[in-house]
Amino acid sequence: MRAEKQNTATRRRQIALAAMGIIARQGLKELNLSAVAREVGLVPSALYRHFKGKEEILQATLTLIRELILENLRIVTRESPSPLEQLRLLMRRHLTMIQEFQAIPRIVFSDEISVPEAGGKKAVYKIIRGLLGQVSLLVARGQQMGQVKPDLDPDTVSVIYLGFIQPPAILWYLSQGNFNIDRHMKKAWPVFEEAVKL
Amino acid sequence: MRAEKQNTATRRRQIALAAMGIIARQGLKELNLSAVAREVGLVPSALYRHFKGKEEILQATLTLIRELILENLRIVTRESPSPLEQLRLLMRRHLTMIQEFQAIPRIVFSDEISVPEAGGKKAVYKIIRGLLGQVSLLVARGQQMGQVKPDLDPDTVSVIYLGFIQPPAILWYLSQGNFNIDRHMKKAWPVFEEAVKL
DNA sequence: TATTATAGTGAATAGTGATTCACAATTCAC
DNA sequence: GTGAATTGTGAATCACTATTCACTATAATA
Repeated sequence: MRAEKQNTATRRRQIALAAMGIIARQGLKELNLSAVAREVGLVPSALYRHFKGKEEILQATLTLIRELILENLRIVTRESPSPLEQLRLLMRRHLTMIQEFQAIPRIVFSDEISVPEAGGKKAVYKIIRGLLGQVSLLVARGQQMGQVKPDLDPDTVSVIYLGFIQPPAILWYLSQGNFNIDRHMKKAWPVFEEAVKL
Repeated sequence: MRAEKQNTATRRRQIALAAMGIIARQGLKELNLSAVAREVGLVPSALYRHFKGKEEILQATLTLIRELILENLRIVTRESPSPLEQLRLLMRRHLTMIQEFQAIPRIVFSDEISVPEAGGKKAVYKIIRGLLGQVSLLVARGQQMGQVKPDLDPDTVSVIYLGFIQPPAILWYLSQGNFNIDRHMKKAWPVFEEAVKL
């Protein structure tokens, strides 16, 4: 039977989400257009009505990820006025996001998106740089407010901060959910605070 | 012309190394048996004399990586008697290793090796767990020697330690060598020491 | 309502790449 | 040196998958 007609905007979103789901569940290698189309309830050739090709679909998932990250940033700055607290909240949000979208680490570290021209590896780098930049700003603000040691370099701290998020996420995903992120963070976060708090 | 006959042991090593080289230079997607065979100076079908198939070649690269990591551990315990110093040396070794074998992050995060049965994801997890276990031991030893804060949980510290290594490595590789690891580490390492040193 | 742009379909194409196999050369054991 | 085991070769196969295209149904618009 024939799929109900939908406008390109919603289809694009559906397709990108379907791709992320498949990557999360089966991995990038198993990501083929048939599977994506099936998940959306379309026929492979229909995807070409909405995307130029597979490559562009991958790009779309990247865009989705960037939006999720930016969304997280916006939310935490609204939830608390304290930079340090914002960082803690952001950490929590990131970890739940990665647990929900297991596709993220796979996409970030894949080389399938590494087309030199349009971006690929560079695009991923830009996203992470953007996140690091925002964290830097939070750290600097923390210094202005007397919460954070003034002798620390905000950029360095931002990378260290990333280091408190990444390994737990990766261990969790490699262990297929066995690594206990919450328990780890309960012990690890105080170490971070201790290291940066004035 | 015909390639000189070599025994399987050396061929296996050559093939695994060739695979790693290609992954480092072109990525996992570009890793096909023709390319591997060409690099070794063989014909694709010849690879089947030494490996059961592509999957097994990937596994072999994993084994190679594990050996490199264990080698690093052995060396640093020989180079210094101080656990904290050993950790610093190990960090340096790891970063240079990753710079030399860019294939490592790609292999570790790929899903091509994720065969539920023989290991795959589990195999990678085991390697990292092994590394973390060793680091834990170093931390515990540091506590016994009065170098490290006794209230810290060694396992937690080992994950934090990993967090000081991973992000720089990843940023370096995503930025195609632009991110300055040494400069970052010069600032970041004191933060780690400060956090764990008694 | 008639026309047109938009979205969906199924079949065909075409390239790629892993794997198999019968055969040839080389090395090893005896 | 002779036969067996090992390693290398090239052609053939086989599956998979991205992409194209002519055609059809549906929604939008005038």
